[in-house]
Amino acid sequence: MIFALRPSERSGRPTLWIPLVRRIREPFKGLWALPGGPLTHSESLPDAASRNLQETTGLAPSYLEQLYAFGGLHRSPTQRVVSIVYWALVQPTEAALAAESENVRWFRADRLGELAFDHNAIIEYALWRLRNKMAYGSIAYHLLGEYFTLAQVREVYEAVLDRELDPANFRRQVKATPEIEETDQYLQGGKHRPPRLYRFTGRPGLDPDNRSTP
Amino acid sequence: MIFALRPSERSGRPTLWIPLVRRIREPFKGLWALPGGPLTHSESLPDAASRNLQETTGLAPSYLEQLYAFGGLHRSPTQRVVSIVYWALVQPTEAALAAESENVRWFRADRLGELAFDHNAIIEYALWRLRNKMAYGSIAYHLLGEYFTLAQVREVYEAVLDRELDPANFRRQVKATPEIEETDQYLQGGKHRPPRLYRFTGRPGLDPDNRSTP
DNA sequence: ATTAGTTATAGTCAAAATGACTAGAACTAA
DNA sequence: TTAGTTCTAGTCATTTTGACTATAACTAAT
Repeated sequence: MIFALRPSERSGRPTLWIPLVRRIREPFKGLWALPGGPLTHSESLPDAASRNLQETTGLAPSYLEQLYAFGGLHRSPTQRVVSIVYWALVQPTEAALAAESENVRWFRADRLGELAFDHNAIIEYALWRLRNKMAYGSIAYHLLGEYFTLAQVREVYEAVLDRELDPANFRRQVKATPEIEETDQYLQGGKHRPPRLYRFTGRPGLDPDNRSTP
Repeated sequence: MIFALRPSERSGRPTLWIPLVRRIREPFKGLWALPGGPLTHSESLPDAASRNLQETTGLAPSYLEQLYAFGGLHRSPTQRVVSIVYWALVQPTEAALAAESENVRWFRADRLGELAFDHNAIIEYALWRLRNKMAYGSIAYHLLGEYFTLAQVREVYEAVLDRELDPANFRRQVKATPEIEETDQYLQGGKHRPPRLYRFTGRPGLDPDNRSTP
């Protein structure tokens, strides 16, 4: 389950996109589905998630966290399947060079059709978690590059939370978080006053996962 | 992973307790461990968690939520094990009639020795999640019975967060949450002014799990 | 060169939430 | 009757939040 920012087709503003893969076998042959694959005996859960992500889409996550273990009895019509789902955020530079093909394509997170298995529900839950985490923790920065303007951060929040935020108040809040560091660089090339660039100095999170894999 | 409130041995105030089972085989024979067991083909994840809980301790959870899937390579010295851990809250009435025995015993959550496998780390994470959930959501009530006083709620918070809270301010906050309903009953039998009884009217949570199992 | 247009940024002010505290109400036990 | 205890309502200063105003700094058009 991968999230990335891409400019909207119409407005050009950043919106949330998700890469999906086409099912080439039954069940649900032809439908779009989340990328995934089996867990081997010699890899940890996050390693397996990263590997599957890499193999199917060529993407490398800047943030990876366990979402949930789905184990309902009828998730697949043919057999019992338990899926330990991870969700990842990737930076725009990464997302841009992701390999799209006949069977791998990006979709807007809010405009998905019917997917295979229970993947619609999984994505819904992942979106809920993403919004939740953004409201509290400092996670939005993993969707951006190393340097960013405060307006870009605000656009991320606006895209994910789907509502407009007051620029002045938002900037006040972000500047109050200690993990945001002011640089002395400015983003040039706009059609107006150049905004200052900032960077994020915090570390990902407090998952049990996020301890070095020995 | 089960949490329940029991009166502290010394102060008599409610504290967090956890039931553990003794390992009767290798590996870690003789050490205490979290209750658990295999997942069968015909039960969902929460059903399996409930069943294992019932079989090992005789407890029925008033709240059950998925904690995390642990899948490190070296969790067990003998084989690769992936554990999808659930955590439960049980009410004091339930907890009182739990079957203690030679191989099942309650421990204070903050005074555990060395446990089998990675169970110390799992419990640490569960405690972190419990504290987190309590700070935001309305979960403390599942550790109490149907009727409770505001002082009892405060004691739960104090036990879990491990710090004292101002009674007056705490009461103001709790009374502001819409899920708390005032009854016209009072708790009699204390040595002082009898406190009013309240009840919790909210529903558990927003887990993907918490949808009816068909 | 000047002006209009746009975004960046700082600051003000009222409303709401929080933390520390006071005081009376309502019971039990001596 | 009084002392001791907790319950409960309320005050007040501080902090946080939301709505808003105003100036700064740039580009593009005239």
